[in-house]
Amino acid sequence: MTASAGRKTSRGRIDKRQAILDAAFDVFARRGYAQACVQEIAEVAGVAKPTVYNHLSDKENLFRHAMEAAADAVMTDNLRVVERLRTLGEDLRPGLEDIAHRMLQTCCDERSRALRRLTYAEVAHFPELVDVVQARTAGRLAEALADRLARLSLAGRLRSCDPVAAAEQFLALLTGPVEARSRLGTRKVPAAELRSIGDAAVDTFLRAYASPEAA
Amino acid sequence: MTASAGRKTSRGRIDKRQAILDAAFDVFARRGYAQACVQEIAEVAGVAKPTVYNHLSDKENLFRHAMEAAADAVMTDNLRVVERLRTLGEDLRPGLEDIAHRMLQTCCDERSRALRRLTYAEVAHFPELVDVVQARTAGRLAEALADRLARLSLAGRLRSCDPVAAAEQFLALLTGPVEARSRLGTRKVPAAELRSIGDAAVDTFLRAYASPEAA
Amino acid sequence: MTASAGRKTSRGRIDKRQAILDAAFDVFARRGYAQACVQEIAEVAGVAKPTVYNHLSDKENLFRHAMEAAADAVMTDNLRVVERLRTLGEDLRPGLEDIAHRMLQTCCDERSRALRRLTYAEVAHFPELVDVVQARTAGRLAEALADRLARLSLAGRLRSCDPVAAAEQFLALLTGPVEARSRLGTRKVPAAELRSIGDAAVDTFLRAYASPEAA
Amino acid sequence: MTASAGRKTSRGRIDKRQAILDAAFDVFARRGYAQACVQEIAEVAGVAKPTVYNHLSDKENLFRHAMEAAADAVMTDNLRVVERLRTLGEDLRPGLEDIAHRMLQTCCDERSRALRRLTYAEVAHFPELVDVVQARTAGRLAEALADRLARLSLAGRLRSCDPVAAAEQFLALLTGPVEARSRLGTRKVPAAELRSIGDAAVDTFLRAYASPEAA
DNA sequence: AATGAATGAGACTTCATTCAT
DNA sequence: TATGAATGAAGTCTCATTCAT
Repeated sequence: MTASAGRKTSRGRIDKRQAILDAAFDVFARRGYAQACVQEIAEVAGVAKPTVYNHLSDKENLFRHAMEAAADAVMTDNLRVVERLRTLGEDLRPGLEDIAHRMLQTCCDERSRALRRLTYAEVAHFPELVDVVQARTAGRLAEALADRLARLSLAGRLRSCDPVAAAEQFLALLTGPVEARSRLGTRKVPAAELRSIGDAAVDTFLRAYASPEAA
Repeated sequence: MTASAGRKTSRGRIDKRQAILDAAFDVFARRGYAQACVQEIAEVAGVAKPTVYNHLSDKENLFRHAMEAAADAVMTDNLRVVERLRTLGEDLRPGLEDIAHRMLQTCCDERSRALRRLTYAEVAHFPELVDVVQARTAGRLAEALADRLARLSLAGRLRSCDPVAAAEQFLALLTGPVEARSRLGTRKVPAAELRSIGDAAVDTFLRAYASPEAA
Repeated sequence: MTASAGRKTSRGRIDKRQAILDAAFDVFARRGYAQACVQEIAEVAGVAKPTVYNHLSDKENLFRHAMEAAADAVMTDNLRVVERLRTLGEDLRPGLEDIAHRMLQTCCDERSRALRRLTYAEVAHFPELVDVVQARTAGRLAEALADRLARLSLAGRLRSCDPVAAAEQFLALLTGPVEARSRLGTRKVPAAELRSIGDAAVDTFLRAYASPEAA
Repeated sequence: MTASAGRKTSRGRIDKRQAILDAAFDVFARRGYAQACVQEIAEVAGVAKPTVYNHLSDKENLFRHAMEAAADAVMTDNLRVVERLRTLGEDLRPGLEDIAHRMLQTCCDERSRALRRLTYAEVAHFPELVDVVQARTAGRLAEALADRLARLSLAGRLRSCDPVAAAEQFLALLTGPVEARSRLGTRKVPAAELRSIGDAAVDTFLRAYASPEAA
């Protein structure tokens, strides 16, 4: 549809920029900010080094934009999952388990992990990135989740509680154990174990937050 | 007892090595692995650059040893806190809240955060560090905690449960929200907020794990 | 035809590479491989240090290419001399003396000596250079000489002999004494002495190899 | 006889000095002057680095003394061979062939080659070494040889000639071809080939220098 | 006399960035 | 606009040499 190859229109420029950002995130993710060299990014993007500088003034800028673009992509994935909360049925548990499972999967995928890792790693050098990334990923997710939990609480399906704190805890129960078990992503966690972590999180969450009459 | 400063005995050697490791961790923490330069580490340690290389063959080795030393120090802090679990009184809640509070403090201190940050940041370049650090810090903590929870469960003060999973969740409920609120450590979390996160974690934990009759 | 100085065409690239190789040989010759520093080579070549690395990946590579280029240059000089063998007249002696003299001159010139010296010095570190250099200089010369001697032998102007061995000996008679007298090139050998060495070599050679009837 | 081990007499000091010089020549021979590091020399000698500096003030001095010691050792070998010239029998050829053969062997041994190589390599940095080494090795040999040739000439067994030039040529005929064939010592020359080079040298030498009536 | 430890100087190499085409 | 070529700055590491014991 969008034939970008070979065309010398303004679209070609956009494509090239995107290729650079993708390549940059790829290389930054593999090497870290300082060890990544612009040369390699240019090679992966299939352009010459000065072209990188033409599009994104310098390495810091390149990093920031690549991170933002990656954060956008991750956000999209995350929101797709949270949408499912709307369809929760009479029995909360199976629905939450389904969502927990899907969340764990998006949280564990390579790009998502790389994004967290780089943000964390460069917290000192790019402190503003923490906010930018957080706002689009974990934070955005927590917000959406809190919204739903508030509704559920109002509907009497969860006990009365602070939905923001509840959402935070739900996410913590999901991601905390996975980080530990996967050794920060260096070990592949078997699907069954992932599933059981999700179920355990939901179990604890429901024990703590289900409204008494729903029990 | 024996003041080490200025003495030129065989102890001087050890002091110098330790000074280098301390300086290294300090500089790595501030700049990150790649941006840290051995020159600065030497300056902070108060020795000449080649002295660093005499003691620790190269930058990678220096990093590894500095990280291990820091992990040991953090472990010591952590274990001191976990000791308190032994003294839990009749009512679990205040004891757990006390522990939660102290844990959050050690988890939030600069060294502890830097250790996590560096481990995370260099996961690709030093994958074995993840295990080493984990084993001495979060992992060690989770183990000790699991031990105590198992006792409590056997004593009928917690419901029957997998103590390892329970410990994992307890820690996740503590650290997850703090990471989010502190923006990975870039914001100072007010003491009151920290306290309330700890209390909320204990509350959720007890709702989920307290033995029915204890309620 | 086209003077290269100052031009910034694609020819400029070639010029710069050549300038680097020339400078490199110059500096290596003066200092030896290890004592030569790339910095100085760059300065002599009139370029920045990284430019040296852009053209020739590292110091070893730079050395190898500089040596090969110098070997080529020396070879050209040598072959020009050997050409003269074709014009040997009825009486061998004066022709050979002329050639001997010219050979000694090319063998004694600074570049030729430096090439031998460096090859010899770095025999352990760059063993393959021995073959490369030999093939283009002394070996090539010996071959060409052997060819001519074979012709002369067939023509009955030299006694029947192994032309390769004869060529080797002719060259040895020339270069051996010069090396000794010049103290490996540290003393300037007076022209007269050089001449007499050449004449003596030719004399010995002819006494040993002239065909009886030619005497 | 001379029990040096363990004794702390003045002899122990001499032994240690000699061990350092030997180690130094060994390491210099393997690595070249600049690439050799005092550390390694100390290790090979089995002493600590400052001990090296105690005995031989600095690296240059160490090099000079190591070279001189090696030159002495080589000279001893060489003179042993030349002694044989005194016993030349009625027929010169077999005696000279024997001597030629022995000379080639001592010229080709590892130490002798290393000495030449290092002298040549460092001609620029240590020009006085050329004279020192030459005087004790090739030069000394040539002198001794010239002495004998003079006697043989006077005795009518060689034609009247300049014995110094004749000696020089004899040595050149021996060593020149060997250097070429062995590729400066990188290839092992088969014993048979070595023998034939020696014989050829003698043949050429006798053709050129034997007195007419001796033919 | 011998050595463990320390250091000042300097080398190779890499990289972000800019010209000039 | 895109790029081949060039460079200033900086970083890791090695080494000859010296103290203090």
